Amino acid sequence: MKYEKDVTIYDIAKSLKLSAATVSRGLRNHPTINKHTRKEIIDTAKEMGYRSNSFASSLRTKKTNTIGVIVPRLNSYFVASVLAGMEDVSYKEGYNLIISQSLEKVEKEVFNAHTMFNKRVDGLLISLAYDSINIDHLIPFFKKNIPVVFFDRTSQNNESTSILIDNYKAAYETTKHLLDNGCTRIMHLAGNLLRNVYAERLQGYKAALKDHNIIFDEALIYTSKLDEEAGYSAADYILSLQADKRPNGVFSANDTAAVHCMIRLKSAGVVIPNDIAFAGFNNDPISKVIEPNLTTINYSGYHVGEAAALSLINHLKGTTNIKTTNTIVLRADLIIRDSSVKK
Amino acid sequence: MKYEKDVTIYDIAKSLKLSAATVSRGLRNHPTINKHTRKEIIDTAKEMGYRSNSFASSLRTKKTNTIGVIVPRLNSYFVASVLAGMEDVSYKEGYNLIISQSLEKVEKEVFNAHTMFNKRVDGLLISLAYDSINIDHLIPFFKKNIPVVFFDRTSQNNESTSILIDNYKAAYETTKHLLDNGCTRIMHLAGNLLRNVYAERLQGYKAALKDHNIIFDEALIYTSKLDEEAGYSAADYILSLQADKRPNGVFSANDTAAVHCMIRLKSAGVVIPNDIAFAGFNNDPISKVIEPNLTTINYSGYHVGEAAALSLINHLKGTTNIKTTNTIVLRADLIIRDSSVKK
DNA sequence: TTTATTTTTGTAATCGGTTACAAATTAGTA
DNA sequence: TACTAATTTGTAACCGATTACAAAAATAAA
Repeated sequence: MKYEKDVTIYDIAKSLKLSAATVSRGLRNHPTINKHTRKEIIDTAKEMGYRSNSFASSLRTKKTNTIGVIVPRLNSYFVASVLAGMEDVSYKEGYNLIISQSLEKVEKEVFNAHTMFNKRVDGLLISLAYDSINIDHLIPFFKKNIPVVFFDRTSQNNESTSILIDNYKAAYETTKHLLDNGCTRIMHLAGNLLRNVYAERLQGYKAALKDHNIIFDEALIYTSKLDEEAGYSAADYILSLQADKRPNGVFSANDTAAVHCMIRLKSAGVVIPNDIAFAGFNNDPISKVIEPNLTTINYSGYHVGEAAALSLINHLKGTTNIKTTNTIVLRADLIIRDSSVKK
Repeated sequence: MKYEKDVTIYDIAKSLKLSAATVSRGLRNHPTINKHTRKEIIDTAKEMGYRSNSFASSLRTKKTNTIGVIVPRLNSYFVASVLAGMEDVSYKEGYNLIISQSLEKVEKEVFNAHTMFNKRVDGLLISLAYDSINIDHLIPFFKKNIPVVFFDRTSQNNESTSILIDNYKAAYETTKHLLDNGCTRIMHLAGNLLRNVYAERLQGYKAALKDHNIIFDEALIYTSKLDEEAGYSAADYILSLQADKRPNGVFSANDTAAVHCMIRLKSAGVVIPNDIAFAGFNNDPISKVIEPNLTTINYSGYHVGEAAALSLINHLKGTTNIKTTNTIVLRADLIIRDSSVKK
């Protein structure tokens, strides 16, 4: 078991009879280095199998070229797409991602934020856990001027940029679409209203109702975690309602809840969309599998990830200032499928 | 904009009138430190808001407490679950993950492996890209004795551990199940046979046929990328076959292809399972949404991730030796749903 | 040729922990 | 009390790259 010793700039320096400082500069294309010398340095470096020691460098420069990412959970299609977008951008720009999940729990989010802080990430990308009430755990970042970019599940504050879609508008349009298609009693499957995304979707829903002169009915709001189980429970709730109290349309804040609600209702004999029309949110792969296919809001996780990473990196490189760019709103489109068009 | 200077062990040392060495030892529970002194050190560290500088530490110890992960793509449910499992274990053990995706391309996989190597990860977790032919790009790791653990898409070699399921057995059982349910001509939707997982599934399929005295028919093997598009194409292929050449059962190497193939066939009037029975692989969320629900192999990505990370970390901590533990086989179960039970 | 400039390279300190080895302190024993 | 052994703490070098400042070399101007 032979460990070949790592090649350092000193080895290169010795081999070229130069000083380590010159080698260091040469490798980084420092302007004061003679181009001929630089070429020699780079060539020998390659030849000797040199690889830069990022710790030595980070220790000295206090830059890590690492971005921390905290997501609610890794195993969701949307989050996976977001990460894919972030990864693409980051690698191109020479940054690495350290990824962690809060599992929707505040405590883990706090813990992860601490870890990221201690690992001295250059910046942080975060989507808040289901029930994070405040962002006190990010104060150390703000204090040290480490940029933080929120995406999707954001938090209003002046210290950082947020990447999101116009949830209000998307929800408004979706609700309007249901109304235009003959729905008169629309139930809304809502998420935790602490989270901007869910609060805004609810607002958009309410606004659309109001504009169509429909009185908002608290009994038609079903708040949950929006997971499979919640979808089933929502269906049970609907089935438990008296016939005249039942909704004839459902707008769910995500596809998972919508789809599983549909499944349960269908097995109970409810006909979709004629008895109850459905619309979801996210354009998850399952929305194209359920029958009838689910009308939903298409909202590219990949682009969210790209935008978030890009925004952070631009700030790190000094191109833009994070405090002036407060919010970036991405496009989201209503995709109309069979689940919402009554025949 | 005030940057408070970071607290170092020297600051703590000065404040306690001790040497930095003692502080360093105290913080790491070194045995030669007096418990009373240790307590004082830890208390003042907390009080002063000390956070250890991992670069200084890594520079000296040549350990990074970071594990590199390379996956084919981030945006799949299976991969996301694997990462969730890895993340859980790693964080508990004090390791961070650096995650990257090869996007199924060899070149990016090679590039990512280089980056990981340069970032000096303590170990590497990798699932190979769709068409990686060899693992030459991992040679630097082997040479430097940096442990590598393969998961799912593995590669046979003596240098590293592999985490997988018994694909052969799972495929055998699935095929047998279809045969037992009256299928006589079973088509197999295969993936790239360079990848162990797909090659073994094909072998299991073949073996089951043989044991049931059914002659293997090359025309019933449809090799593809197993994505949505491939599912549709497979359906088109089936529909293009003469009635007597059509399969009455399909065993797909993943759920995505199976489900989309089903969708297209259904819209062409094919009745599932009576005309054609279906079985997939992975237990993706869509398998529970498609109608009829898809029979599939349940195979916990989470556990794969856990096992892979644990195996690597145990090796790093010296608990086990990666060269002796060559393969870890995880449980996989056939879940029988309506898509395969003819009535 | 001499002096002033501009280019290019070198010196040495620094970043913050870690650790081999030495020194000092305390405990144990005769 | 004197001396040996065990605990505890300190000294100083080191990990490898970066950079302020100094010095040397090359070029231009007088």
